[in-house]
Amino acid sequence: MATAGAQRGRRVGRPRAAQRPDSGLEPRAELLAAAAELFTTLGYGATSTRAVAERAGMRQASMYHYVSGKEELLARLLESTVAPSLAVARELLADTSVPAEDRLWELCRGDVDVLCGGPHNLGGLYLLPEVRAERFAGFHAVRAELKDAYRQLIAATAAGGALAEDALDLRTDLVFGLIEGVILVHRSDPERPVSVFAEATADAALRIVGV
Amino acid sequence: MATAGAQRGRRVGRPRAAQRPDSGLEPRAELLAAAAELFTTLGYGATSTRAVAERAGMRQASMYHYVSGKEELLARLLESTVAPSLAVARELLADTSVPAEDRLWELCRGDVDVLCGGPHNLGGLYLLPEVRAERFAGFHAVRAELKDAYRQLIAATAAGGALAEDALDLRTDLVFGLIEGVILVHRSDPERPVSVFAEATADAALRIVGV
DNA sequence: ATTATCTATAGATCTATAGATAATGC
DNA sequence: ATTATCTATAGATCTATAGATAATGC
Repeated sequence: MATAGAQRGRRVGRPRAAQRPDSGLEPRAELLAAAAELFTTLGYGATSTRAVAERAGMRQASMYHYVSGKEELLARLLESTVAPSLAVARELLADTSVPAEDRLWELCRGDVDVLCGGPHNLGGLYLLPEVRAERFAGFHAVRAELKDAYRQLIAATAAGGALAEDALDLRTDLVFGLIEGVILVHRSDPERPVSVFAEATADAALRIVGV
Repeated sequence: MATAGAQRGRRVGRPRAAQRPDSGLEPRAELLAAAAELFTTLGYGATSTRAVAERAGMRQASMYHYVSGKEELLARLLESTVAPSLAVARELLADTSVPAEDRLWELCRGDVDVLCGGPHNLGGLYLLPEVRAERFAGFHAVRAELKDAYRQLIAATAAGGALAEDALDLRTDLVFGLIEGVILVHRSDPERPVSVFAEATADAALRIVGV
């Protein structure tokens, strides 16, 4: 009945040198949370494996019991940020019973909500320059699929249907830029409720498209 | 009559070990250009002093003849990106003979134009997580002044004048987010003429404000 | 016996400095 | 003499591995 780690002080293996207040997370999840915080605040290149491990309550070498290195941490975090948005996007694309304008609004709102709503500013991870490296090509493919969902929904609106290809690309870039930028700006005023911010961003996106 | 460096092969000092095609820039400017390219593409933490120096055509140690280290390079680059925008912002704030809507449009257009227009995506430097560190406080103060100029111009528009304080903050964040995000998105499609992109962004910003 | 952790460390960086060197300038 | 560069390197990292250790499980 007991989940792993739920019962304190009864775990297999050598005890940790420095106990941390129990976050309730399993070690791997705690490493990911630590990496998320450090990557978004310090940057990827500036974060050492030691810093990640110690924030997760273990010594630097112990990290390698759970992950192959820093790169894996970043790759997993990137996946975890884009996966929920993409799932929403696919549903919205399929649901043609709802007007495209409403579906676009919902995609924007949900995207901002998820990406600003987490404990750390995970949305900011997209924007790390290091992420452009070849080895994250898998993530970029998924990201491109999300962007294409935006494009399709914009094209399906009344205002978007009239646009030529390159004008549609431009609108898509503006909306996508708004979403990404707003996620960045959010960190400068994290007091404001995310839901308010997300809805205001979705409104703004529709105004950009021309609804 | 001759500017420094203009006459090839006649410079004082030990010759370089590896000549590079003459960019026409002086060594310090070439270091800054190299740093701009590497910081924006690889990230700050992931860029070594060796990489910067060698891209600028000199050995790693020679860099220290011109700058005190990586931090100074980043600080100078940040200043160079925000200074022109801020100069424009101050002029526009003072020029009350022009409608606020037009001045806001021009500020947005100019900002995107300058930040996407350079040889590298200097605008992306704002967004490096490392820049949030304490030591760049001076840059953040200037950046905050620019953001306040946006806020004042938005407040001066017909639509903005009716807003309560927190609603005005929200609009400002949306517009500022759009500008920053759009600069990021630009790098994914650098073929499009910057002027077209800058004007479309300014249009979008006004639609967000509600003109 | 298995597991999760630890300590220790090799090898690869990276930064910043010391001191040598090869030009021009006087 | 002055200058811009070089080579060399000390000292401080950082990553990833090897092997020891201290729990539980059987």
